[in-house]
Amino acid sequence: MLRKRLSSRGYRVTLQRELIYDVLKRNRGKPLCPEDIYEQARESYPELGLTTVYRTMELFCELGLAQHVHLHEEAQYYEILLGKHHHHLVCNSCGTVRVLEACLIDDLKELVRDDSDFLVTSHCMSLFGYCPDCLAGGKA
Amino acid sequence: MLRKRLSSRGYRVTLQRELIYDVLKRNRGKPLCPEDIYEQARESYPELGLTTVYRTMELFCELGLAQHVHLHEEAQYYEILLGKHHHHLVCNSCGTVRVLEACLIDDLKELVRDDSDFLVTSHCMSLFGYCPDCLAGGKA
DNA sequence: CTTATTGCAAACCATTTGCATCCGG
DNA sequence: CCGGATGCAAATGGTTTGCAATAAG
Repeated sequence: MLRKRLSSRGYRVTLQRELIYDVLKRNRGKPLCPEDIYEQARESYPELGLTTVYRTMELFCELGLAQHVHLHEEAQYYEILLGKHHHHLVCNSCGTVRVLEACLIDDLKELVRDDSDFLVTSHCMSLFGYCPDCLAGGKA
Repeated sequence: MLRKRLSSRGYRVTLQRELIYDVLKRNRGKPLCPEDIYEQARESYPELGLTTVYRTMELFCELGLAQHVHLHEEAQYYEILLGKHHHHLVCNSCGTVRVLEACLIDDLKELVRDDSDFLVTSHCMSLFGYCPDCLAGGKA
């Protein structure tokens, strides 16, 4: 998978790229930050540089080998909160943001037919709350 | 709204807070970054400090007056991309991330009953793609 | 051999912090 | 008046860049 994807696009197969890919593979379903990847990979190859992790992950995303994940509610953009919750349609080309009045969670049905003029090519989403263990332990 | 929310929690009503709230109100549905807010607010009050914008927005979010918005596909976390698209359940308490196999867009129905052990208290989502204007202009 | 890739150090830049001043209640 | 709020400057920390050394093909 990795070697094929790299060579077919003219990129070289390096030890670092294989190591980083292994780390990702070992962590299926568990999002990692560059620092996490760096530390895990250094266990078997201490000479690895953090810069390489950044560059490699950018490449992997470009090659469709990895994806960005939104994990925290933090984000550098804000807007006023009035009325009901909504989502956003962000244009990759001009950056224009359109409000999608339907809220997926509150109102699933509406979304399917909503705003069909907008061509959705990708999306991201995270749900925040409390896992069963924390609920049981009263930590919520 | 603003004055009530502030005073009832013991926070002071200041010129800066009112100005920043006005900027947000004027930009309903249009996410702004701290810099954007800063510049708009300075048009009527040039003495404003950027630090105040950061502190005020944090406060507004805490008071439920504003919300964070995920706008870019960039994020500091990565994971390997294998199989079908999925979302994440992030625990506010312990930080544990659980995979939500259902993809909202591909598979809306499944989501409703999915993972009911997890108490969802909030969520965020953005859809990326191209707006009608860009599609028409061939910019996509 | 040739040049893409790497690792280091320095640069960058958005955000946060320390602190003296200011002003809302 | 008193303590919360502000604004400036400096610190911070994650990410990027420049560049010489290295290694893939």
